[in-house]
Amino acid sequence: MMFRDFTLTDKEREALNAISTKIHKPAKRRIYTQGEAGKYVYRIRSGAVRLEHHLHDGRNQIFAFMWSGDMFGTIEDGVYPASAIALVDTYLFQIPYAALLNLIEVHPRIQTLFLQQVLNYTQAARRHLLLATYPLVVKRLAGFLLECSKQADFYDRHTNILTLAMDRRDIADYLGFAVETTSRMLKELEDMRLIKRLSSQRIMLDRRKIMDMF
Amino acid sequence: MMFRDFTLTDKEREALNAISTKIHKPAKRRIYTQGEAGKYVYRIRSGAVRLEHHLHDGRNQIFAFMWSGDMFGTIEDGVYPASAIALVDTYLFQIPYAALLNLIEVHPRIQTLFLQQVLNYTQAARRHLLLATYPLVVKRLAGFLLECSKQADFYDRHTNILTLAMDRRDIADYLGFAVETTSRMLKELEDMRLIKRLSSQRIMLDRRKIMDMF
DNA sequence: CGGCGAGTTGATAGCTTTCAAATGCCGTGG
DNA sequence: CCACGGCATTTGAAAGCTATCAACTCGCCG
Repeated sequence: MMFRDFTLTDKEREALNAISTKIHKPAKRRIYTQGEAGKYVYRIRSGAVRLEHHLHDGRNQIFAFMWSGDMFGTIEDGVYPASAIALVDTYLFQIPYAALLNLIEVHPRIQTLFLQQVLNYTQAARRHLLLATYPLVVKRLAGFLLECSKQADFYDRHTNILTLAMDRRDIADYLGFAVETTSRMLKELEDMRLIKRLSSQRIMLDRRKIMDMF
Repeated sequence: MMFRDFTLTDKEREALNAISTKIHKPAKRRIYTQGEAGKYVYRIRSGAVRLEHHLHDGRNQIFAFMWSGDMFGTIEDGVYPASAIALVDTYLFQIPYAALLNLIEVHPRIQTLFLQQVLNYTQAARRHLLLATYPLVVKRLAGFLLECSKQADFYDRHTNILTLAMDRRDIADYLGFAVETTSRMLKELEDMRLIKRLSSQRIMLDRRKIMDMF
């Protein structure tokens, strides 16, 4: 990445906070809808969000899961190209585009923060595409669990327990297969002793063994 | 997009040209290789390029096709995450990262050009994911042909003739199916009278009918 | 206790891959 | 100019994988 060591100064951070509003969304609450005029960009303070695109044929493609520290809300032709929905209880910064563009005139380095975020997103999108196109769905799911285990808020490195913020349908919509397939492949991974389902949302991972699949 | 009306001033453009080298790559020539230390970013003057990622299991995933005006060569952890290969005879600007980062200090607006390019890429990546995850491969291919027809250099709006810069394998690697499937689905589209194959690289499109699929 | 939604499981149908072989295309060398 | 070789493309048949549809279980909450 071009600007990996970049951080804002206190002054720049203050200026950004001054135009931001702290908002809260409970689980499953919609933040904005695809096609809506885009007025705000968001930064996650805590929680998790999914970005999804509804297609004519009824398919619902999830583009990304966003985590603490991530920004989202880019617009295309003035409107949001995807809907944003809170997966769990989520706290956000809401930043108006109009004020942000003015602020960048004064503090150009704030733009670098956005470039950095967008570059992060392109990396995530690359990994997502790789996952979603693995010929065998069991490999898609295995890779997905590894991705999730990178989120410190949802994975305990000591107990190896992953807490899934999303349900089976979200996973299926992210990886491009049917809901039932999520269950079947979780069972297959469990039979192979790569994971252990403690409850429907809590899964113990054997990251070593899972990585050996790749 | 945030900065759709953005253009450089003459002075900024000159400064950028001053650190750029014009280079040429014949068809099928490699520009850089995945894993290589990333020293340059590129802008296409004319031609076309594919960005591909080679996986352990032998699969070759194509992330994007890049066209005239597009920039590529982003790095992750100092190295290129994908290989870049010219599809046809291609002319490029080669811009050293070191000089570019210095130049941005002097002309901050040049960074906006990159932000704009990266945002363009995220849009393309979104459309790519949608295409590559359609449950029916014939729909993937149909959507792909529509995407290609947006490139004025390769699509004649009057005759409706599309010239494919890539071969069957490239298409398969981009859309996530087997090479043979490319042929079979082209035949299926031809049987449905949505396209007409003039030669292996030249295809007449009925864009109206193809769009009706979606 | 009952009811609802999420998750799981089973059987079959449908689609795509794989493997194999044929055909077409094009540049090279005789 | 033609024959040949190599590569890209196309076609065929069978095997493999996943979606679909239906039924069932589980957990949670009124």
